[in-house]
Amino acid sequence: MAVDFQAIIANLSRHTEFNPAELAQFTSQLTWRQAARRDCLLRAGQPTRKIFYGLSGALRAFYVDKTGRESTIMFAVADWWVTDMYCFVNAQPAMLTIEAIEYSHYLELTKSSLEQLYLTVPKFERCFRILFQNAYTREQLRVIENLSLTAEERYLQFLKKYPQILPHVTQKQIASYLGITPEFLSLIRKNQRQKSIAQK
Amino acid sequence: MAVDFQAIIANLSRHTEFNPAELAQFTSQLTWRQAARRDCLLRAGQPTRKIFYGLSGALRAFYVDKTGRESTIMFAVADWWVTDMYCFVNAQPAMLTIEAIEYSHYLELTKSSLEQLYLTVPKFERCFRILFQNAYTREQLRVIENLSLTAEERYLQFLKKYPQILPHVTQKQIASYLGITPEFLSLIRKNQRQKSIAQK
DNA sequence: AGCATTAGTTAATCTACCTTAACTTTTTCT
DNA sequence: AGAAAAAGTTAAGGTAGATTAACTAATGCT
Repeated sequence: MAVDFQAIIANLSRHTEFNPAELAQFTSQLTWRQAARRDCLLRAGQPTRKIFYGLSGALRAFYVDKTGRESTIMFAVADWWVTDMYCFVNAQPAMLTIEAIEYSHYLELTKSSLEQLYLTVPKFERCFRILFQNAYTREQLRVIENLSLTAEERYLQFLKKYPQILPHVTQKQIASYLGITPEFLSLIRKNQRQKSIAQK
Repeated sequence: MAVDFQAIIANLSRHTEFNPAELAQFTSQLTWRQAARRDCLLRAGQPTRKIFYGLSGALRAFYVDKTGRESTIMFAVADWWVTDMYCFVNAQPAMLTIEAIEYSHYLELTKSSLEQLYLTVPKFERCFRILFQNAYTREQLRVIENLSLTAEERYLQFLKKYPQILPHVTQKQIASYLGITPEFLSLIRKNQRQKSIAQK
């Protein structure tokens, strides 16, 4: 089985230069997997030992509250890393569920492999420092938007920021990312349509 | 001026072991400063070249939207790092303002010093990788809470998670962190008081 | 291909939280 | 210490977004 690591290698190499031996050591730790629609990569309550990298299709990480309501934390299409990072880092049972939205390919890396890589190839520290830095600033922007924008503005931001995600997700899933009901998103879209007609 | 670097050294050493030379190199890049109440460490629109580390007192990072409403992004009491990280990392004019809530001491580190440190002492990559990892997971938890909890539940979480911040901040500032009005927080607190009386 | 499930729409009613405003209490600054 | 500013409280009225429900359209599954 010749797995194509080009995408993940290109992703890492955006931040740090690795030599072939280092890359080989990295890729030797990856497991290539596929998931059918609705397959779970991680289930709330289970140990969080792996981090995932999307190759094709789309994954969704979500939280289910005590009343059963889902909040989508992130979508991961090709070239996105995803896991329940809090529980991964702190070795706790997952709070999030990660599910394939559609038939997907992805790579899997265990926590112990990653920790090994940090120690044997310190450049991975730099690489992941930058990944975490980006992840942090992205979440911080989301907090700002959640605090300061209306649902409609958040929806428009989402369309603008994540056009590559749109073809993979339903409105219901977008609504649960924005923190609103699908019914209300439907209303927002109706209003948008009327505004765009009025423009003409 | 003999500045006390014990606190920041202890903070770094939680994640990585440094030798005295490395620590000296680090501390040589720090500037010790004090700020009076309402002094700005960073002003929206200005270059974001510095990261701050609280020693005493309390700092507040907030966003002001187009209507003039403030959203508090974070508080930084002793031993917290703070800056407008998105703009710091991407070398953009600040979106956030960082202000001293009360008379405070803090340390300042420039972006270029930090980048120099990453290159000359790679252990700092590890150290900041862990700091960013923690910052990311903290923000992600906040996103989950903002999406899935009511204002009252968020308030109770805040009290529980950040008891060390409470003595430094007003209710108005807490409200702007939670994304509600001070009037509504006042109502929540009134309801809480009545519940705690009913308990007896 | 066709049935069952799920997604999306629309509308009426409801509620968590906002706005405004008038007031009291606390804090800050000189 | 005392005036001025800011923080906090209370209450009436308003609005963004939730809930429920009934329906239509699209999609997935055998």
